[in-house]
Amino acid sequence: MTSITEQLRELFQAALQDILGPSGQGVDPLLRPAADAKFGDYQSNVAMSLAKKTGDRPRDLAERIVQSLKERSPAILDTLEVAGPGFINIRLSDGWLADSLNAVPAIPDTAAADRLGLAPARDPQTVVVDYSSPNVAKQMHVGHLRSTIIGDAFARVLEFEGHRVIRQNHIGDWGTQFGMLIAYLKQEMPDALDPSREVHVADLEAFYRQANALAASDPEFQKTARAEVVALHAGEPSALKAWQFIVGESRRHYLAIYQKLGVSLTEADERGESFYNDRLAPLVADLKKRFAPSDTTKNASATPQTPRVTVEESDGAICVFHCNADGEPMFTKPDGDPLPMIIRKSDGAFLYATTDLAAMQFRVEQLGVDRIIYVTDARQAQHFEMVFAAARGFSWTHRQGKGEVRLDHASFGSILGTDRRPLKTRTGENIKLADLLGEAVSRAEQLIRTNEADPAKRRGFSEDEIADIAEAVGIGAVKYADLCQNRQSDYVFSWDKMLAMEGNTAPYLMYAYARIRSICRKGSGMSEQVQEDTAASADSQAAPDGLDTVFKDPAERALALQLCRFAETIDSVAGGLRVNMLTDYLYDLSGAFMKFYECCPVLSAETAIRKSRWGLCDLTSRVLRIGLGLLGIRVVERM
RNA sequence: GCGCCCGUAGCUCAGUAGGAUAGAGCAACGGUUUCCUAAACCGUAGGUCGGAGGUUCGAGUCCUCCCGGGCGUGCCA
Repeated sequence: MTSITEQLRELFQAALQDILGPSGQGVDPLLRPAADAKFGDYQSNVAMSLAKKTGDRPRDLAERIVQSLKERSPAILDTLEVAGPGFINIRLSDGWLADSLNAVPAIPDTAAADRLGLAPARDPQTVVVDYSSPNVAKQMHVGHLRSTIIGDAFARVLEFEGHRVIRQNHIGDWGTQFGMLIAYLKQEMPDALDPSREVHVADLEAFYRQANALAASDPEFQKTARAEVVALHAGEPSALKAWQFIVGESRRHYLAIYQKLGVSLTEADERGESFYNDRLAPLVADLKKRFAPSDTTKNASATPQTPRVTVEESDGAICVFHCNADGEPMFTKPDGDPLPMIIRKSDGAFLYATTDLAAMQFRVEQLGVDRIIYVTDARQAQHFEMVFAAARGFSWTHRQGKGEVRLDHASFGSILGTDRRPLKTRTGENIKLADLLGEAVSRAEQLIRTNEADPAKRRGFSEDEIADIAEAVGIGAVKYADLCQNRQSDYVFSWDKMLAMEGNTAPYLMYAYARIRSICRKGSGMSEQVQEDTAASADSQAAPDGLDTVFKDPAERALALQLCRFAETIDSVAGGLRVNMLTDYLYDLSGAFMKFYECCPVLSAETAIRKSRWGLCDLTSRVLRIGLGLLGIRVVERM
């Protein structure tokens, strides 16, 4: 399968160069799916925008483009029409559509089949996706959900495209709060560190609260806590051991959540704040030396857009100040003064900005990345603007002959309750992810049991099947509800909506999949007969894999077209980090399938038609399974 | 105050570098099971895209102002 828009783009670009000569090079043909199916399959809006520049009449220009395209008579095109003010309406040829489907590798060819025959990215990149980032000694809560789900989908999609993806789980495993926790554990419950005693993250969380309370009332304890921080920094064995215990417990907790959630992060992807600890002091010292205020123009790779940065002490803190090319501060305080990014506090401690810089330097220099994607909530937008501006100002992102390292902050909105306030428990606490996922699964289970109790709907699932389906549906529903939103907007969390069978939800798509699979199963009983029939007829006509698509009903062609759009959808998702384009695609695909399902009987059709329709069913189910898989959502064969 | 984001049907949301009559789902109303999973499908109705100007062949989308909401705004992450 190859991207339709990509192929059309090449054709149009060749035509544009025919007409315009060299100036036609690099002109975007402005290809879109047709606004309305009655216009065709795709449209190009290039004539109208181009005519403005060249002074031609848009329709004349469109006609010349059409003429040039027709002279090439490519297999992909059926008809071309100029319409309205200068739209070029494109209808793809049935033969090309059928051939495209026939060329998709069949299931036995596993590696290629799992990619549906998509070509890997022409320019594979090394991409860090930084996501999830739970805090050690705390349970994961709803605040970690979006980063974890969205980041995982990015990682899967980019990997699918053929990029080298390095997942980075930047866990919060370092900081002054551990001094308190270590001191508390040692002092109040030394046996907690005994390996034979069962201590879970929930306990650590409680200890931490108690430690906080103790610190507030007991100056002596504060001192001990600070001493533990120093001891930990120095690598003192008992402090280090306590810290490792805490991190280990936390790791067990978050890995269990990932397992439940179906997230692809592993222990190997963990690169927490502690990893960068030793790099912070040298980094700050080096930056302070190299970007002292008197020395601001030494960035040899600077372009007019490159921020100019200085690193200097201010009120005892070491700060990065950013200016644009005009010397204006890029960030300002309420009073209009420049707002710096502090990288070392006046007490000598480092901050998350310092760690983020150290991590970026590591990724650029050690991991050799082409792109870094930070998946965090929108409230950190200014923080990342500052970090990115600093990195560019330091010239870290500039590479000789390889272009800039691309930095993306893939921000997202908050999860809101139905009251439109950030989602909390009734008592105002963050909802634990373990509880939320448990509720999702048990709600899904209830739905299944309700159906099983109804003789008309009963499928006769075993207890194991019910558990498996409930898990897939419940978790899938939570993930899909998140991914189908436009990332940047806040979204309202609603169990009823995400678990609904109607509309753009995981259960709906999973149900569509199960229905199609049911046909496939029934059809496979006939496949031997089909093969015999095929062999008996003119077998040279059949595609090598046995699929030979024919379009008898418009619904078959519409389904085929939608299937072929999978490739361009993946490109859009990866390019713009917009996963909701994939959910929309899958929902539209289900819609196209349902229209087909209603008017095109599969199993009762005559042999050639049955074979073709069976192939459409098979391919649709595969696209659904693989598409949902890219979102981290598992399908079930029956539900 | 300044910066960023948002305001689209009663509700929840799409709307891909400005393109043809603004799309879904829910809720409402009406229809479809001798037929491959009805947890389904089809249809009807519902909108001055927060308001006002502007840019142009063409604006939900770009610019300016205003109204309403969210977030951020020097030693938390």
